Amino acid sequence: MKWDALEEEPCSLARTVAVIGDRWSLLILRECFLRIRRFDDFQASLGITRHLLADRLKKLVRFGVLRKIPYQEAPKRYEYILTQKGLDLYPIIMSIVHWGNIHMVDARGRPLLHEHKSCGKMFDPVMVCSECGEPLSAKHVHVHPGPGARRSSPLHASARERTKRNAEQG
Amino acid sequence: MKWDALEEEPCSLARTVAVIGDRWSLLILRECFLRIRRFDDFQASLGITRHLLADRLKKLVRFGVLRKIPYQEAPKRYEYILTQKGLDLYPIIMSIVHWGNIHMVDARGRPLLHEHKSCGKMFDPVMVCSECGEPLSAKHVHVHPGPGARRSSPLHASARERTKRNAEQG
DNA sequence: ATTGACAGTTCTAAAATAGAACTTATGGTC
DNA sequence: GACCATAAGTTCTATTTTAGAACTGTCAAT
Repeated sequence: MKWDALEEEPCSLARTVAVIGDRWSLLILRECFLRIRRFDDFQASLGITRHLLADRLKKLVRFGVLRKIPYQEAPKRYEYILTQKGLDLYPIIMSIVHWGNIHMVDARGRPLLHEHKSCGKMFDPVMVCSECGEPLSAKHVHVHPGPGARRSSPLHASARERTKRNAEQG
Repeated sequence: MKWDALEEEPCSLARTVAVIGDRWSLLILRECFLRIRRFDDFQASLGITRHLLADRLKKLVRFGVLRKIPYQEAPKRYEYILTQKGLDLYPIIMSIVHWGNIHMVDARGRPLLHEHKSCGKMFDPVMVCSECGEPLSAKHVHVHPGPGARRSSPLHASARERTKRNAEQG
């Protein structure tokens, strides 16, 4: 599979993965949410090679997740800030952090705690249903093909059925 | 950076990224949540090479996200099912899908719709504060070092400050 | 004129991935 | 009994990506 192909997939997960589905992009975004904005600061805090950093920043700008804003003339310098599209990645980042907090911390405990300024308390993120407000779990969710589904999509027919069908069709 | 090093980072995001932060792992997990369980089914529905699929499944089993369950003897065959740790990835998967639904769909619309069986409605996932129940946004959250924070962590001091400090220390 | 900050680009070596063929074990068919 | 299919991998070579380090260009301050 070529990675450009991912963007074209009729699957919202695949298309998002095309944008953020590599290790460095997610780490760069972590830094963005921690208010890092400049090339050398990303490089110093992540230890990423300058080559890859330039590449990933370019990709995130191309996808509209980051915007390049000049912060000085002569010599012209830019910083990278999150667009609204980028800020909207916050639930992804937080759910990743939360899973790590629950399943990957060592004996010392969590590296970071999160305070909700609105209510003043330390919190964990909880994913709920937009309609009834109840917490979500996989087994209470049923998927339906939407308007953008492809016919006979791998997402709606099991691979086993498809394999069989393909065999029948020659 | 070696990828094993990510698991050791005092950062819940980095440690989670070590488990699921590559494109194929996320796509494999999508299939798991769509009830795919067997090697050839994963391979057929994703188009991943068998080599990589074997590698990724092994990794996900090693991290306790999937479990290998025998479904027949002679010849011995296994299927891969999500553990509780794996099921707990659901909010990550859903937030990724939701971001794609909002920012990456083409004119045809969403490939998938989600129905909440508990309330019977089509829904979107919403991330809320565990304490007050309000929807979360990055700007209303403040981070604090937790017990597992490293001293002078890159997560709590800006890269700029660290660069300066390192320079001072020689 | 030299040094340092900043934001990259360029280079080679090492690692990961793609793509296809091969292996092992078993059951069913001609 | 030879042949084919199913299933879950493994092995092989070629291509692509990443790591690591050095280099470039612009300007300010010493």
